[in-house]
Amino acid sequence: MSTAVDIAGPSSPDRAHSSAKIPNEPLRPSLKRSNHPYGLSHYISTPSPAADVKGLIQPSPAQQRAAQPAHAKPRRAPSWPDMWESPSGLHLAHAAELLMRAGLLALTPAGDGEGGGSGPEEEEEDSTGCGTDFQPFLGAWFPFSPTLFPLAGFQMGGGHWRSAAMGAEGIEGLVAEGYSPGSLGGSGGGRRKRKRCGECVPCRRQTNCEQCSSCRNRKRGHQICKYRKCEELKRKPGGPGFESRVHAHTNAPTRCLGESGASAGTHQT
DNA sequence: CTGAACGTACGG
DNA sequence: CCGTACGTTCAG
Repeated sequence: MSTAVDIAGPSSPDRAHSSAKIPNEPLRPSLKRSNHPYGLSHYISTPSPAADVKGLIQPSPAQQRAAQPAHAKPRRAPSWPDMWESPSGLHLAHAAELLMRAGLLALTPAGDGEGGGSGPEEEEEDSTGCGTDFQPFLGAWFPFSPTLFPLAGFQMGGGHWRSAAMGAEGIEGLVAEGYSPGSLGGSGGGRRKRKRCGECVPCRRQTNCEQCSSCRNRKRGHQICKYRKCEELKRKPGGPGFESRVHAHTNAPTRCLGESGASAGTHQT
């Protein structure tokens, strides 16, 4: 039925080099067998800016290291170029690099997208030295980098990226597990924590980059690696995309979500 | 608006 | 009890 499947990398060497336990598993059994209807080639359309991009993605890893301050500042540490830290910057950078590689891959479709394993793009991270197992997600990263769409000529079907990272199954899992009434405590009790959907690309990542602000600042920031931050959690409950996804499901506890959003949505103005 | 810091829910 | 990470608040 479904087309090729491959975004999480069939053979992702679970090298969770994170300092601690990382939910390698998709949080949910059904997620493990999550099959993505799109293969890498599906996202790769025009490997053009590959070369140009390469120039941008060379911030000299060594410099980054050297530039690393003694993180003694209590606040605001303008260490190395923020552009490599900011979510957008990160994505852009990585996406750019990936794009480059993607271009190569696109030109030389190895096998059936079965992770290929036929290339130097296995573990050897580079440029930012930040990545770890981005290759497996190669195709899936683009959908999250709006900046990259025009760059690579990507297109989001109907403007909904979810199709890329999560199929109907994913949504189901998301709604069924991550947002179960019990988890959300919909009854306006205390602010319940949402859980990672385990389906989105970030969730599928198994390694912390150890380079992003979140990783470097984990002790104080208490945040998960920016690369691993669940796409769903990034969105505010009740957001536009959120709603769409929920509606896409009949079993979707829209009400719960709505309620949750009502409480959490109230932010300062 | 974005990112950092903090409080604390949550799971082992 | 401890570590991780989500949600909120604050500063730039």
